[in-house]
Amino acid sequence: MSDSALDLIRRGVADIISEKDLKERMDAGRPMVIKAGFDPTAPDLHLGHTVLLRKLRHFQDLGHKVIFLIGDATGLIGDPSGQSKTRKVLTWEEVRENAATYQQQVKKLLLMGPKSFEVRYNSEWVFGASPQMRSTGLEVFDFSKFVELASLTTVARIIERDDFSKRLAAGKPVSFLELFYPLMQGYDSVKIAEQHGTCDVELGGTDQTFNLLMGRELLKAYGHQPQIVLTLPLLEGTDGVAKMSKSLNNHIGIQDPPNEMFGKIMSIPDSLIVKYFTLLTDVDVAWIESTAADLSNKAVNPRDVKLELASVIVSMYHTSDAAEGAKEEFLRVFSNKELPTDMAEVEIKSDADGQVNLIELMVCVNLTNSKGEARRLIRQGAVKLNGEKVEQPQVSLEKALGTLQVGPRTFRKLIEAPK
RNA sequence: GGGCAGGUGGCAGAGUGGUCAAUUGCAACAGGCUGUAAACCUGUCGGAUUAAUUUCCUACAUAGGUUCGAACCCUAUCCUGCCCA
Repeated sequence: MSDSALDLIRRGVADIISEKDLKERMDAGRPMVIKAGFDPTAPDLHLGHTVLLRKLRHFQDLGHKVIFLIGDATGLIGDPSGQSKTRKVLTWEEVRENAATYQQQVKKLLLMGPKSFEVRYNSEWVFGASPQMRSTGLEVFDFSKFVELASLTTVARIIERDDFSKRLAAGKPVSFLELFYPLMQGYDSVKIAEQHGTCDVELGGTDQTFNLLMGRELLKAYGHQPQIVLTLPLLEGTDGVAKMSKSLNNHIGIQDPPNEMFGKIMSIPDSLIVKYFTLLTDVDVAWIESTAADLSNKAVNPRDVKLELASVIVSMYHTSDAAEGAKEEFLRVFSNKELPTDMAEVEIKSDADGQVNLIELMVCVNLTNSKGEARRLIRQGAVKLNGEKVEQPQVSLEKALGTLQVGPRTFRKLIEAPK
């Protein structure tokens, strides 16, 4: 196997345990089985997810097969731990539906042919959950399996994991299911090895290291070759601090429209530019390195590098034309403070006095969540009508027609409703 | 099974009968400065309502109770942590 293949795999990874193993298996020349686990919840894929997905794609490009493992067993039970108490218990049908949504989105990143891709659900071997599995009565994770698995490790080993020990030290709850979770995840690797003959590599974020290593140990314990563990850095979101996630609202969705995606990428802190290039694009490593040097020497304007980054990424999920358009639009609206070319239109009509109430209008078209918020925004000077700050919520219809701006980046075109 | 301490707004965490829509920090939002970066400064941050921080409603685990009045007191229930067994 050429070094370039190994270089491709190595790009952007946090750790490989062990690289020597990996090289040997790659050199053996047979297609490897690559495992990666995913939540069964409804996905809305963002760039954070793509770090892992892109790495899977690298393996696919080298001829290996990805097992896309949906960890729905806990979703079907409902996780009793404190944090996710409110999480709703999924049905098998919902799980299937979410998986289909996954595939729809993942198509943009992964090869979907049967030689390169296969979806599995761990509920298959944990519960015999699928109707098919139930009817064949194939296997259920019964008590004897639990005993076997639970005897393979010790409490001390499990709670040495960083986030468990921290939570225990802080007096926070850790549910038994959570403790058992690493074993279940490792057991998934065992089942994959049983069904596919081997489980060569498992990928995950660095926060998954412990679980992934457990899989390595369990494979050994069950008489299989241990999996290679490959971890990827966690990608910070647009705030530059926290891991990208939808609930923190710092995410950039791969389904975001071009302009929005472009703008969000421009809003990341400068410190993330190089990381984004490395983990999210195929841009040549040598170029990234020299640009990184230019950035630290202040030889280039970070904004220009970011424009390039945004263009590259938008091109990946849309088209290069769309990226070019988004860039022009960005420069027009935010650098030159001009109006966007394309604004959502809102039809308005006046009340009996020929007036339009902007507060009601904003709430009505979901620009704000409440009238109080709308009032506040007006008071703070965040609302502009045709470039003029709005002082009074009551405006005559003629004055209201035109461009309504709320905050720095929300525009609406107000037009008169047909009578 | 026994004892103790707790459950407060997105999070952390004050408050322990009226002056509490609830100190403060973080997050978020807006304005200023900018490169829709960071940092910084200012303001906002449950809902409705008002000329007004005006009035009203909802909220401090859940359900009842005491009281003119409860996040705060009592009872029951659920949940969490610690110690003992």
